[in-house]
Amino acid sequence: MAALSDSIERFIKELLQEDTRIELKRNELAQYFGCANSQINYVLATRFSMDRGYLVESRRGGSGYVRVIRISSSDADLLETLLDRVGTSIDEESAEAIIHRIYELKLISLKEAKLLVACVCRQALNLPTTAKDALRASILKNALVQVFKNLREED
Amino acid sequence: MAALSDSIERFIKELLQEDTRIELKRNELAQYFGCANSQINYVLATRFSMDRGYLVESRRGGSGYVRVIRISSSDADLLETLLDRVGTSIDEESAEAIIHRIYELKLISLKEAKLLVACVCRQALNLPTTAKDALRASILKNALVQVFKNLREED
DNA sequence: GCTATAATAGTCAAAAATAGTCAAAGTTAT
DNA sequence: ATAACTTTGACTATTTTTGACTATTATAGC
Repeated sequence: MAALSDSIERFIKELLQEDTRIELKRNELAQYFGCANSQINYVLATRFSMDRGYLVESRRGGSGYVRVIRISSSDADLLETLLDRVGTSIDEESAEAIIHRIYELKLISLKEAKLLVACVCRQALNLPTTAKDALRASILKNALVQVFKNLREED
Repeated sequence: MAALSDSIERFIKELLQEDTRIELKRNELAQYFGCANSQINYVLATRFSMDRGYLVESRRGGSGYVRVIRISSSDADLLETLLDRVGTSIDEESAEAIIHRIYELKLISLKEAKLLVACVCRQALNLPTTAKDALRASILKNALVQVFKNLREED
């Protein structure tokens, strides 16, 4: 059942546990997993996006590489960054990426993450798309502030 | 007499005796029973509905799945009551009362309660009042279902 | 110093692998 | 006979995987 993408994601995250930045050879990795090279790009794009808290740099050509960097920052900075990122309108995918990110940072539990997703998902916000995105932004920002307030709360 | 649907129902319930949540591949199951794929959806809709004490989640695409969650009949009753109470429109105060109630019943943690309140509060839903109440209802119902899906999920 | 070549990586659209919806056709119970 | 329930199939939606083509860079030969 372990989808290929999931395995590759796990593999990379494993490496990122030790270090905040790692370097890969795209083709080696693809060969290791027996898949198309571009599969690696797919995984990087969907699971290591900026919204999820990662930066990817790369270089082509002889001795090229792909570098994945796990972003770390203080809580205070993070809240500001996230609120900025959300802005006045945000689509479902990006919102989920942000929620996923604060989950990975252990600022919220898995259950909390799922609740938040349920509160900002398409289905819950039953309006025309534009209004939906604006409302999602408003709800998510409100929730993010609460997440950070909750940090100092025992539970 | 509805032999096929009954068999599929029995099969799934068999699996659910061991665990409170199971995962299926819709197409595999359909193949196993030699029926149309959509037959599985029919069984899920008619025999594993919320009022019968089941919740269903799924995902499409490569490595997609259908997950069936069994909840206790008292929980199922409670969920139904709460969803009814929310209806198609609900004001802030009533929403908070419901969230408070499930907190007192220990279905959610204090942090989760606060997050939910943040998601349905007046400030988060900046729309005209009527629309606000309708939307609050939609969000809250979605969140309530998720609360019950989360039950017995480790965290 | 150029240039050609090999060694990388990126892009994008098509195909594959799932699942959902809905209405029509078929069955069964009243 | 009719209403209710079941089964099927055609069409849609979503996510992952692949492959053909493009872009960039280091290095080896000249």
